[in-house]
Amino acid sequence: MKKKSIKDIAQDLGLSKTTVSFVLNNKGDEKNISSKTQKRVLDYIREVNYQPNQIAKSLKKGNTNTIGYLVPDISNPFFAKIGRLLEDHFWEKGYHLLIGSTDENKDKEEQVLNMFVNRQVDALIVASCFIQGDSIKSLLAANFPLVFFDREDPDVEANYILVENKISMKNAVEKSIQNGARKLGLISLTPDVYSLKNRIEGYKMALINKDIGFDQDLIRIVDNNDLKQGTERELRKLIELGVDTIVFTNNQIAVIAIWLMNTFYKDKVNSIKFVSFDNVDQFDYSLPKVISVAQPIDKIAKYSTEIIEDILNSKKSENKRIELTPKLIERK
Amino acid sequence: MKKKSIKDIAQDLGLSKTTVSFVLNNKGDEKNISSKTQKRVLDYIREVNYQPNQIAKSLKKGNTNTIGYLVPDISNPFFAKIGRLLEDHFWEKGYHLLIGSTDENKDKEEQVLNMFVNRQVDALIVASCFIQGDSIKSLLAANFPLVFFDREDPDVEANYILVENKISMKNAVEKSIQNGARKLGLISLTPDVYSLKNRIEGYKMALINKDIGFDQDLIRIVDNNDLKQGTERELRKLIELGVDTIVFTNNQIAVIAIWLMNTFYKDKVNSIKFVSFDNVDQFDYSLPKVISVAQPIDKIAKYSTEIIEDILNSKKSENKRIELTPKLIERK
DNA sequence: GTGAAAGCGCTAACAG
DNA sequence: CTGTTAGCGCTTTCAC
Repeated sequence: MKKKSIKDIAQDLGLSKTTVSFVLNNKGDEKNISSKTQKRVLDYIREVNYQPNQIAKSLKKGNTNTIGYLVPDISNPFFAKIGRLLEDHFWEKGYHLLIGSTDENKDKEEQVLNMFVNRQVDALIVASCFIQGDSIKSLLAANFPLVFFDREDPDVEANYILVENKISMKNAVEKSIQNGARKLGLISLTPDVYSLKNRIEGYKMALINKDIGFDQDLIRIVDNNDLKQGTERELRKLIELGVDTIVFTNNQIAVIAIWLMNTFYKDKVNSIKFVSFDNVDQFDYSLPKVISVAQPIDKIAKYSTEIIEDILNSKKSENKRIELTPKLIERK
Repeated sequence: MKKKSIKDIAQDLGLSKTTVSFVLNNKGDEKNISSKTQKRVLDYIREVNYQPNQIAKSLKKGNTNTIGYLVPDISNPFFAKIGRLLEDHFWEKGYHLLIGSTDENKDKEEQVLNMFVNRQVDALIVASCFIQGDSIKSLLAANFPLVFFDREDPDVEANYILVENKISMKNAVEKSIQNGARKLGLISLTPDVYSLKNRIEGYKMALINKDIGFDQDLIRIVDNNDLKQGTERELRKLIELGVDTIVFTNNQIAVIAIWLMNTFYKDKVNSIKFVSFDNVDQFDYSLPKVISVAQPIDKIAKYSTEIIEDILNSKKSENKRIELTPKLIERK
């Protein structure tokens, strides 16, 4: 049994496509379709299990009820959880999520964005590695519904959902100093994103503030394409240099480092402390102990949804920049 | 500057839509379009940054290059990681992932499936909670490209990517008995899915096999809607009953239990051992020690992709049932 | 109350 | 070598 279209329904029932379409879109009353006809249509579509072709509808109406969700890696718990919350929020409103991971690769990001545009997504929620990219520029120029989160480029006017990177990192590091830290190293992904830059700034501020002073040699950078080995190398380096605390600018590296510590430096898991931006469940019961900065995932999702919906509903579009306060989590 | 369509391009260049379309689809040579014309078109589309409307194309061609990925929860690392691998595999082939989470809810599952069908996805990859559902039945009846993973219903003929649930659980439990376990409890989600049933079977088999015998009272079930509290309650119960080992049928509950142990039963994290189906990174360095059954995530993704591609390319469709062998991971 | 017809942007058979 | 045209399934204006 082939799939029925509106045309088929109309023919089978001896009606016109128009009438059927009106009924299907709950415009029966408004258009004065007799309730008898309406019932006939409704009963029939149930009987044959009619499924409207969303593609045709999209082509006609010019919207797809689809939101593109662009992130470095959908399997990173931070992005996965936000994705799930977005999915839930948008589900209510009839929007669905198309996903794309970029691995922080600018070319891939361009391609994914193009793909989203070609597919006529209605809006984009983006943790971009390259906000200055061509695609993004033209989207912004065209006033396309778009919100960035987790990443910022101060040179680019847009909607941003961010957290207070600098101050929270500063607080976290100061807390660890209060707890006794004296020689603090840092490991970060290449900070070509402002969030990471600011987190590193926060670390420096804390050290200066607490009269420890920072040593450029204790700031170690790991390349994105070399995560595992890079982290291993830099971790070893810091341990050799005799740090008592290691600060991480995001969960990814911290998680790898915890694994490394438990695998290769078992003797040091109690003497070395960690500080990490982002929070993951396992910090609660793993060693080394970690002071973490938990981003308010639910709020990030909530505000993203709200901004997008506002734009979609009313076309108003002064850009918003929302900066959320993360939660400092200390573990005994 | 409004978005250009093929029609605009054709007009601007004084050509017909056909010619432009042919060039755009690399059929220029095949259709004997002069290389001069081809170059004109190519140059022009670059200049105006033409983006083809994928929706229109989809409507015409009847395929959307979209794959629906239906899982209980996209933020569960198991499903997130597989999702990421699928995304990568399909990216190469020009397919993209539309996601839907069901929370193991039958109604939600039906709705998501309908959504996927309305949107004309070309294929589905599904970890379903209810393979006997109406939507799935009619998809299967219509020979829709579809592969199930992680879940099975032996009464339903279809493509399945599974793992050896029973035997691997048996092996894992026997291993823990070899290591000294004598009183083993089990906590599971409601086993209305065959995989879970089989995992529980494997647990029973091991106990019988090793002359321990199983006690129905040590098998505790947690409802999906009550994960946290349910797990807490059942964990407490088992501890009261004096088990030395707790077996979990999936990662979700095991992860919660690890957290609970470290929070409320710190004194017991060394005396009690865990066995868990699924593997997550944190098992490597958390207490209690866990013997885990690691599903071959990469193979699950690979075979899913292959089956789908085979169907999409050649329309052949004898159903496949692939049963993969998980890896037993023991931790000292 | 209901229907005819145009058109969303694209493809592809067919015509020249 | 290039253009005309029909049509994918749907919405919606206008007409009866």
